[in-house]
Amino acid sequence: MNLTEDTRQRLLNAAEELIYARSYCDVGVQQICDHAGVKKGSFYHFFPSKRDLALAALDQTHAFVQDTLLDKAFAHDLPPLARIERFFDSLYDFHKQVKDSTGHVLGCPFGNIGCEMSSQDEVLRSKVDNILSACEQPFAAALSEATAKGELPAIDAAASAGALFAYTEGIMLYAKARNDPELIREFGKRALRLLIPAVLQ
Amino acid sequence: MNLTEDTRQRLLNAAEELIYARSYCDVGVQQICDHAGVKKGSFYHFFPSKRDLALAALDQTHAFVQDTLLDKAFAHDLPPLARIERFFDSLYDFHKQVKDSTGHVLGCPFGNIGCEMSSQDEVLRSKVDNILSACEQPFAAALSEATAKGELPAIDAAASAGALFAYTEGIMLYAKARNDPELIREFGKRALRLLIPAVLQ
DNA sequence: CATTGACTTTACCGACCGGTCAACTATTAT
DNA sequence: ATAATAGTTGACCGGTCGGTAAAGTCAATG
Repeated sequence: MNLTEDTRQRLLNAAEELIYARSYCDVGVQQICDHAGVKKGSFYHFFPSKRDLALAALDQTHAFVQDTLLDKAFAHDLPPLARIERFFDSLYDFHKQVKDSTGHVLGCPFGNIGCEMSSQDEVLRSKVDNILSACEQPFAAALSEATAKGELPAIDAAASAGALFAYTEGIMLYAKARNDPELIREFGKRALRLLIPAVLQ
Repeated sequence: MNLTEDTRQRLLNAAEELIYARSYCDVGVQQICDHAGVKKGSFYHFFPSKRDLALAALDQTHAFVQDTLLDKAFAHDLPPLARIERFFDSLYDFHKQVKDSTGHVLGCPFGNIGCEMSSQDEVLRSKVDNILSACEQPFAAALSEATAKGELPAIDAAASAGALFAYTEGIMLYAKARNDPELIREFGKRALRLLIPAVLQ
């Protein structure tokens, strides 16, 4: 069971890395296998299709993001709105590091696949949709807490969290299209503005 | 020169439509040719490569967006901030219609390619980058005018326009991943909130 | 020691990829 | 009328696509 888990895990890691660096349909099964040091026949022992591998890789990436980004940024050692600011700081750090090591801003691993595949594969679309919803939750929780603590007026926390995270996706897309991680820092500072009432009604 | 222009134009239209509905690398040259009723040998008489076709198709889409969306939404028959609201109304109408006719929300034709190709093709990335910058301009102009007319306090119009358009891209990505155009309407209402000072500093 | 079942390996499938090429036809200019 | 040019066509290139099938390896179990 140990070498087996290793083979499966290497495929997962290779898919995660290659698909994030390029795109779902640009990365072939053969390339994933080569990168993982696995023969293609073995690949289909562990995953029934390329799509199933991608689904599993998305889950793995989601777990990674939850652990290393969301849980840390939204830890309760800071007041709620400050956690959101910390999130954007960490998001910038991550993309800055990716840019430094690969030469490219790679954007959001979920948004990328959502953009590329949502109109072609309902299963992948739905997976991305669910992951994005899950990523919204810490924002919604922080906003509810901010209202409870008087940091914010009463707002629709769920809707505001959605807008906030949509904005976050837009920032990552923009940073990727400009290949400039600094945009994440600059635009991140404006995120909290989304929370207060509009100029017009 | 007339049938020639027609062949070239049909290729351009087919590429625009197919790539928007699917993705750059999922659509092959052969499929574009079939859709346009053109033989592949002819394709390479008009375009040196698939990438060059995509670049020309992006220009054509940009011209279309400018004419049918931006110029109309930002016409001067409304006060500046109301133009921005009209932009989101029109953006919703467009994506609602696309959803009704294709069954899918297809997102932003520029953001889609930016997401998919920015890390793989510097020329395509740069083209998308330039188009996004151009799309920001009417926002920046409206914001400057809003400040001049006292609708807004003095703000950094260029930076605010960037944030506003990044938010717009995020909304379209979200709507695509959820396959729900209503998100564009709901989140669009919050766009102007990005313009006023933050709760925290 | 034989059997089982998980895993690996190799060869292969038809289809398609982006792109090339030379032959062919139609149009235009001289 | 002819030569040059623009545009079209279909066959072809090597390579890769996602996926399959069967034989082979190996450790654990009876």
